[in-house]
Amino acid sequence: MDEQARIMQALGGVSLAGHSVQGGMGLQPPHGHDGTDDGRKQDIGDILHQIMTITDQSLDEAQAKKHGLNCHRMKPALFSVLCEIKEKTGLSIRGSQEEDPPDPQLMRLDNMLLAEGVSGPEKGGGSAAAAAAAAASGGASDNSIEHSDYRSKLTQIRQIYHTELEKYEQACNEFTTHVMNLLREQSRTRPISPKEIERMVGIIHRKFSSIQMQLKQSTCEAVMILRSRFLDARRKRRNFSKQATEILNEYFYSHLSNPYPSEEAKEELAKKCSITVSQVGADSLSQDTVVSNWFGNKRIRYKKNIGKFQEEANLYAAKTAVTAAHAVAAAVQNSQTNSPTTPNSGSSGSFNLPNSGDMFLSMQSLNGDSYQGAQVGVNVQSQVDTLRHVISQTAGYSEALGGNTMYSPNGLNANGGWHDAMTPSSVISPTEGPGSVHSDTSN
DNA sequence: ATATATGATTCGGC
DNA sequence: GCCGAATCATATAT
Repeated sequence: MDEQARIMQALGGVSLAGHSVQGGMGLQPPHGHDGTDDGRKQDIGDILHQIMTITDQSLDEAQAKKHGLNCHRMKPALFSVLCEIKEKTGLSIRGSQEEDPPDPQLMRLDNMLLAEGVSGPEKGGGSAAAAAAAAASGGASDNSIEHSDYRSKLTQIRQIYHTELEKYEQACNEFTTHVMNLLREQSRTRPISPKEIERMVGIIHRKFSSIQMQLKQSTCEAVMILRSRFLDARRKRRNFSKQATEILNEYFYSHLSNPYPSEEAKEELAKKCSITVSQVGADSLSQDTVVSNWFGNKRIRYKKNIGKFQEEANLYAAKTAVTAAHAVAAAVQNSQTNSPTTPNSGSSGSFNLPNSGDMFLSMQSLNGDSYQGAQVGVNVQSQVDTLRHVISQTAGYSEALGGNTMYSPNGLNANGGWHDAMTPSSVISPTEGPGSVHSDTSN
């Protein structure tokens, strides 16, 4: 019941005509300025007395009076007169109350609540970003601890919001029916048009919706605070697991000529990584995106400082060489067997490949022999990439005299871009001379 | 405490 | 929409 009292207070402006003081609270105007203190005290005493009288009047008494009035034989006539007067004086008080225009601020709030999954369907899966990402990739990648924490907090907010909203709704309905009943009852003693009732209901609803807006606003605030608290956490970088980087690196170095995984490849990589890691990357990011990020970073960083990645490249090249490229690896073992693994003689970054021409000539012939020429698929290309590393590793230390020919994996041209990998023939075509092979990589 | 590595984001170009 | 480049911000190594 005190709920209603609160509401009444909120509805301050609404005066329920007719219910106003029955006893006629004839407040005497204060005695101007001449009033002494005694006079004022007298006034106050009067007022108090009147108030007491009013409050002393029992409801029954009032009811009885009203009943008496209703039964008065003159009542119908008087009532009709009242109606007439009212009609004349101005029922046209306002037709101007046009349908309330959608408050832009309210709309903004609504949108935000909807976007955050607060006001949406019950099964809102966390933040909009996460939901979108999950919907886009079809993968439920959001299962980090922080994220679930965030979600539980959000759920809490949502629950509070909904219960409050419901409470307000109910209170609004209750109050509306109460007022309508009151007005209906009063319409027996005084003329009240349905329009007036409608108007009253409108006023009530407006008041309540303003209360609702406050609720929405505070909910939004709560969400914002929650967000700002957790967004940082969400943005926090977390390194991938070793296995994940291993897988990604493997792919990268075995596709060095064209390290641009297709959509399917990305998906597969993501799956592979996520199987072992349970999540490829930070929350609320689709796995594809994470893989793409990784490759983007890898490409640019590899290109920026190839030397720095040489060791890694060799490592993965060797790794894939023994696992993936057995057939070719066997063939190349000739060149590998008699050479200890002591790559990069000194120079930090660049691979000194003195006899690079010879090196790749042998490579080419090898390649050509095995696969007959120009129609080499990408998978083969990957093996070639791998082998090149192995070979260059073995050949790298054999007396540096050819200047600083940076070892540039076939795909990477002088301009620093990976050229089209679907035409590897230009690189490994046996019909081409050895010189042309590396003409674009040596600067 | 500093340096480096690394994942993510932003921005301009295509 | 993807890519490269620059940059941010943090994780990790020194």
